[in-house]
Amino acid sequence: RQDIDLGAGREVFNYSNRQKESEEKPSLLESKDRNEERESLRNGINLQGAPPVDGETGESIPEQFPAADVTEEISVSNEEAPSTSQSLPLGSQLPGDEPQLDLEQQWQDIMAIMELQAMEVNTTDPQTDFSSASAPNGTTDANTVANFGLATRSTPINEDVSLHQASIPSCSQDFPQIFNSQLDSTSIPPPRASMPRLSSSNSSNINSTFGATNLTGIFLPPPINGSSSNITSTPTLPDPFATLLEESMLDEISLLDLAMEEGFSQAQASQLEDELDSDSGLSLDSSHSPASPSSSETSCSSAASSSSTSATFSEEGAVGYSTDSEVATAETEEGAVGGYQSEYSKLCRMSYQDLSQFHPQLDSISHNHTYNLPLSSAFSEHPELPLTAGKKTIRDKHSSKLQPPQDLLDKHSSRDERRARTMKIPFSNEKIINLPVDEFNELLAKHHLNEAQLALIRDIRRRGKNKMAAQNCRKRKLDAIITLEQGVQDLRRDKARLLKEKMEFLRSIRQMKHKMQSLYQEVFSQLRDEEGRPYPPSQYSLQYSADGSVLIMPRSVTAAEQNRKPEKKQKDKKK
DNA sequence: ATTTGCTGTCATGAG
DNA sequence: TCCTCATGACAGCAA
Repeated sequence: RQDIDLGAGREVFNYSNRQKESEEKPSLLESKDRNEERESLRNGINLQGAPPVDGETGESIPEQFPAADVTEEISVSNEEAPSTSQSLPLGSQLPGDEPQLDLEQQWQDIMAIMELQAMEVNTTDPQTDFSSASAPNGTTDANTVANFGLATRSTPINEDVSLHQASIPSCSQDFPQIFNSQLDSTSIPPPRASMPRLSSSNSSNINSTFGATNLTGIFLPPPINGSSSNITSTPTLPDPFATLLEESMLDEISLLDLAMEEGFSQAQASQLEDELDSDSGLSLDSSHSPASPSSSETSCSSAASSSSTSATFSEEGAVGYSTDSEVATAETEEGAVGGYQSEYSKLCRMSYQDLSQFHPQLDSISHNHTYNLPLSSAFSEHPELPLTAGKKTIRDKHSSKLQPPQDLLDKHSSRDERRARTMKIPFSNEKIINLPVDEFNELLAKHHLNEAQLALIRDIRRRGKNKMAAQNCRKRKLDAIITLEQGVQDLRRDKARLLKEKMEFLRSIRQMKHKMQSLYQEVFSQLRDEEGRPYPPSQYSLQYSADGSVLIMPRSVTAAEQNRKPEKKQKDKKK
């Protein structure tokens, strides 16, 4: 966004310039680098302290998202913990993304509520907060949703959810324990519940996107195999979520890299940056380096142009950079035309025809043999001038130069033209070349020509036709290249668009997770047993039944059930 | 002097 | 069989 605000033009995306940019000034790319660092940090890969705020881009990175939290909290080993952890902070890190105004607004609302209530409900270390507004909550689930410590008491959940206190369901159920771990000082492994799929339509709201009904719906355990979740696992999001996010996050960076290096618009890039908080700067720079084209770039180039790789690289670069700074709508034409300007000039020279004929059209590659009609004009320029006698070898292309009087004319004549003059061919090369066979034969019959003349005429016709054929062939080849490049551009745009959509979905999911967490915590914190005492999160957790009710049950029960199900879970996973 | 792109030409195969 | 076209390969030319 900063780059956009600065009015960075396409020159910014020039490779050379960009390289300088990255060194001297905070740029989109660099911010992405940092974002990637943060990303990896959340994964526990990069343990170095991450700057809470990107000083270069000014991108707000929730200070409350502590690197320490992540590392320490992952004490509970869980494969999926990293993924969920990375997804979590992302949401909080990405306030104010234009396309997400709605969600963002809601998010802000939630945060505000949290802020107000944080003090009251808060029982844990503030450091664990991943967002500034959130109240400090338990240590355990920082990498998951749990560090989203807040109790939004005002939520309507209490009204919608029936809590059967202390009731223990006879049937084992999946227990989404993503939240209760918050208060769980003991490291009782919170159950990792399999999250029933979200239905976005369900989300009514606290703040309009997430309602109590949604809560039950989301955590509704599958009636039968609801136990697929591992209760003893780390407090993470339910598997579907975790899987989805993990998978998404794993490749989103690479996707973004690809998208970036393939030159989708700057707006898209910055947006993705905001959304993704990942870094593609390095790859972007390197990929656009002429010396080290990216693999995808290379493949694209080789696929699109078999004739000149060096030219293609530069063209690719031009396309990419131009599109970077272009508005998405202008992307295609700008990029394509700019990148293939040289191609067009070639074509113009080649065919002597209007440039407009080459306007890239996807289906323009047809064997249209009307390409080179004007060519014949050259032949007819001096078609039947009196020629000096003397037979010369056809191959002697410099023969005419030996005849000073013909120099001026010869300069503007083709070799065959000069040969025809030399051989005293009584009609124009245009006719020789372009007449239909019948008329051509008639023409030959009209004149009494010797063998040499006939041979020359046949050669002229053959070469003339082949010349046009070659021109057509080359033109078609360039058209094909242009078409392919057009297709590449289109695919890149589609790819960028899909990636953007993906990011938006991920963000929505994150937000819903956050809301779910807060709702869970709120509900749980307000539960009281018969004697009015709160349930210890280390011993109890909430569970959702198929009929929409919410039960609180001892962890021991759920854990026991969980222990019975690893095999089944594995089977399920295999399926 | 070398490189590069364009163009013409030839050889060849297909229709 | 001939003609035409398409195309890869090569060479010459000019910038």
